[in-house]
Amino acid sequence: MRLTRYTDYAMRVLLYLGARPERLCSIAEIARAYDVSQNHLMKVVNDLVRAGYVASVRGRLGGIRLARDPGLVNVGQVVRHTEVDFDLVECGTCVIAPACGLTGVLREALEAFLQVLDRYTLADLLARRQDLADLFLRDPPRAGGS
Amino acid sequence: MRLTRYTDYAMRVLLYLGARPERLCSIAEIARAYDVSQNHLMKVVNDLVRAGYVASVRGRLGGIRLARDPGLVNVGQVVRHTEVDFDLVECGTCVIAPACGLTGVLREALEAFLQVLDRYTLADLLARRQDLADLFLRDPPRAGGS
DNA sequence: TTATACATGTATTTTTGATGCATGTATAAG
DNA sequence: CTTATACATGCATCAAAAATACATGTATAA
Repeated sequence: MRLTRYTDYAMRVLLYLGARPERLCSIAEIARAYDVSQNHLMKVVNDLVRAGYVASVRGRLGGIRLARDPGLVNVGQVVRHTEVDFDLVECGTCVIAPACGLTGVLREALEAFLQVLDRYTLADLLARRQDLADLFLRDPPRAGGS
Repeated sequence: MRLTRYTDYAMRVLLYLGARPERLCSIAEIARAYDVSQNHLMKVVNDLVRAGYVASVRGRLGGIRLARDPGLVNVGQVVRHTEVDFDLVECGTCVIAPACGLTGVLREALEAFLQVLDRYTLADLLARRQDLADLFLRDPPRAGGS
């Protein structure tokens, strides 16, 4: 069970921009940072622009930035937007559909999955990241320390 | 986001066998019923046999049947067994791992997904199926009826 | 006017899951 | 004891979908 890289990249772009709120970032820069296809990332970003998550500035010295406060970017919403295919199994050809009890259970499970994501915003993710970074940086480990 | 057909087929085999508890079924028969690759299904079934969900009888007049009561076959357990890859995103190459807040949230969401499946057994699915079948068969629709 | 950065449609490539093929093993019927 | 049938298993091939590359267009600041 996997999400597409498309969704993965979308989240990474938002995280990247969320961590650099005071300036424009170029798509080329982000593609370089994550070592991914610039062309692909361009499409992901454009999708986020159309959806209103990211603002873009064309032309020389242009770039992209978050279009909303990270606290207003819901993770569930983003994933629902970027991940198109949520059909966990292929019921179209199955002979026991629609009388199959599995589909309902899977639908319920998927809903639970997305509801967890609905509880978080980009701001939460950025905060978690900071928490972890603090953990690593605050108190440098030394021999015998715990 | 999708499960593999491998998992899909595994569940279908269990449902098929659960609906026919009194006899042996051949893999060829089930493959025909669902119109899927017999070779692939053979591997899925063998996996279920090794895992103890299905009992197989070799040789002429052989076949397969459930090895446990449907009430003891947990859906979450089966899916965890058949679905190998639960890495929702590819963190291996990502530069912000392990300080990325996304992984924890995704892990939590996945856990919620599986916990829903953990609440159901094969018996539940078969009962649901019966409920629906009843709905369709009990009271044949007639013109103008509601 | 030019360099740069986003926008967008169309190939092509890669990945990975699904399928096909070949061969082996076990068992009931005759 | 031979044969037909059904499960067991490894390897090769195919197909679908996602990722990537390529080509071209549009906007804007220097």
